[in-house]
Amino acid sequence: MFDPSSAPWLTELNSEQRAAATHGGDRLLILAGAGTGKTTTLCARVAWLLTQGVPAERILLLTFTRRAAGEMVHRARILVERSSPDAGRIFGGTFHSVAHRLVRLHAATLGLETGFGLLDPGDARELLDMVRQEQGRAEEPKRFPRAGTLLDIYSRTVNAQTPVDEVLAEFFPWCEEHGEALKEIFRSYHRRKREMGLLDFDDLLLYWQGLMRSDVVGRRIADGFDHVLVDEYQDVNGLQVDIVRGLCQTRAGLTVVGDDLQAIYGFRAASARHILEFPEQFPDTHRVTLEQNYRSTTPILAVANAVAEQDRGGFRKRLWTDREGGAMPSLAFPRDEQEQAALVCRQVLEAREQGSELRRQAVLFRTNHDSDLLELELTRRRIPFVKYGGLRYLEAAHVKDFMALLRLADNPADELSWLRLLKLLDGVGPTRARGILDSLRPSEAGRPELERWPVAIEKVPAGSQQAAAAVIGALREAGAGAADSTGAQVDRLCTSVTPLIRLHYPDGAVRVPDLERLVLAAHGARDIRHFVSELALDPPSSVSDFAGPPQLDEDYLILSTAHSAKGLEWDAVHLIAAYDGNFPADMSTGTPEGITEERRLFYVALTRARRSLHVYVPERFYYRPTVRDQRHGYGKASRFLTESVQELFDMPVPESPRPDEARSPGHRIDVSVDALFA
DNA sequence: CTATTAGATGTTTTT
DNA sequence: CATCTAATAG
Repeated sequence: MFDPSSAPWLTELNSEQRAAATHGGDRLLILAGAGTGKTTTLCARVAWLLTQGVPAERILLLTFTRRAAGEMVHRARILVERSSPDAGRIFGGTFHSVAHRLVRLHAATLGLETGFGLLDPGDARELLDMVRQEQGRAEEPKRFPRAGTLLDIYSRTVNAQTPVDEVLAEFFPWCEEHGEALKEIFRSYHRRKREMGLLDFDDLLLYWQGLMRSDVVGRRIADGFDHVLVDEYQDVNGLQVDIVRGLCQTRAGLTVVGDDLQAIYGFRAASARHILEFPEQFPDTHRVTLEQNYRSTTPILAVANAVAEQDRGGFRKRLWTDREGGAMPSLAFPRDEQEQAALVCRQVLEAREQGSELRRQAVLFRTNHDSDLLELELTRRRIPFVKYGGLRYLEAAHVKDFMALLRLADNPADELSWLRLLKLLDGVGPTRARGILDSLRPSEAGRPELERWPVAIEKVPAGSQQAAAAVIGALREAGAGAADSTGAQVDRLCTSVTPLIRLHYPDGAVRVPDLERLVLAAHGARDIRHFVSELALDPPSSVSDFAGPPQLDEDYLILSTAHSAKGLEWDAVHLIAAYDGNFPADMSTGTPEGITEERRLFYVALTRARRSLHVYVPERFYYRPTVRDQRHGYGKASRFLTESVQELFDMPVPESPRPDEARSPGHRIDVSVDALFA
């Protein structure tokens, strides 16, 4: 008989971790500070549950990011296989992907078509924009919120489970005057989604909640699990809490893990309130706090703790480590962003000389464009890098075009995709596209049907009819019989649309290889429906992500926003653009809660570092890098870098500019075109 | 009506 | 700089 007390995954834990992993009660709250072995503990708990006789498939593991889900399930599986080789699969994934699976499974019960499609946030924005235009709101003299803002409001309302009036008053006061119009838009938006057989991300959670609330289905789902574990509980929103509550309504045990100091998704209607109030909301909660940090050196933790202490409230935690020593973090004040970029490059390369691979180093920042200049500099110096959450494939117009086609193959009622596709045709703009779409409907209010194409084709300009027919042909073959493989269908669809892409974009030829990459990825998919919805739910987070796993021998620097860096760690962390107004972002400094959240984000960034931490405050930065107008501001250090915090840093004296390839003092080349225009 | 271009405008963070 | 609007040419 297997004796769990001797298992390495238990004996290697410290006493708090072990207490958490082997807690016998039904309600467990693990407050795990940054770097305290949260994942290890959670995986050990899964392994322990298995040794207690809980079948793997009756364990549900919920996370926020696909990356976390993957790592957790993978690590747990390794432990599982070691202790009970024939255990089944743990049920796990992000909230949204689990919702997706369940909602598909119970689509009929929910009054949805089994073939519903998914709207990614980009599509959702487009649809909202469409509705907004239909209601004639776009031309109002008074500034009416844009599509992106509409989606923010809508999403926040749904996720917080709060009436829209309250959401407007609290977070969008400048839109309050349009309250009634907004409600009308949101109602139409919801209706239109249904008509087209589409669900947006928020719907997935909403419908899961609906399932859990039903006496019959909800109970059956809940009965399917003996234990539910939720990671990053500080980032759940009201809707998710409601779902979790539903999952545990009958018998399932519940373990939640999180750190209120790292709650950074308030803008997505998440609130640390849920983890703080967990003990009251779930009676008989046992609480374990993990404070021993295994990640960072003492001087780094000193900075992190000092920043955390600027904030009162929440659960008291103070990270400590027995790893004494380590270099002081550095705080540099480069003259401008250019010098900042040069400095980062130099430090990164130096660290690599010392044996720290590029991939064990990361540059973190508050907003995506903070790394613009650095990216240029890295490219110039041929330092390879990968940016998380950077250029996203799925947002490139031509990729969206192709995705629209794939979605139509699965769901011809998807008007949004029709419009997008039709506008690719030469001579077809918004008006004609709508006309063509209308003639695809059997009746005024009906849904577009592929069979009616012979009628619709007459509205296509003569020059484009042939190209259009090819696309429709491919759609027919993919939709109707679907006897052949997914790969063959996608191939055909791609072939049919390639000429359109080539023609429609001035740089069309360059864009075609992107489509081929997509086709390649689709070959492995079960069917088009799965391929499209998985892709929406889990978009490739970087260019290389999509090209397949990077070569093992490839080395590259990581660039990431602080948000995307959550849960990750690197030997060296470079936090750039840490000036007030940027970090904290000006937009967030309006409310005390906004500032507090920025501080937690700052804390998240600091605590990613294992051995060395470098913070950069450029003294001069450009608001907008335009050629004509070099407006700049003079930056002050982030307000989180208070005097007492700064004392915990080493402050290198700025060097005088060094001549290098880019700068050669005393040697000036004048370029002039005056002679040409004399 | 569509396509193209010039000019204004405005911004976080992401499942 | 990217995205949206307005104006104009085809």
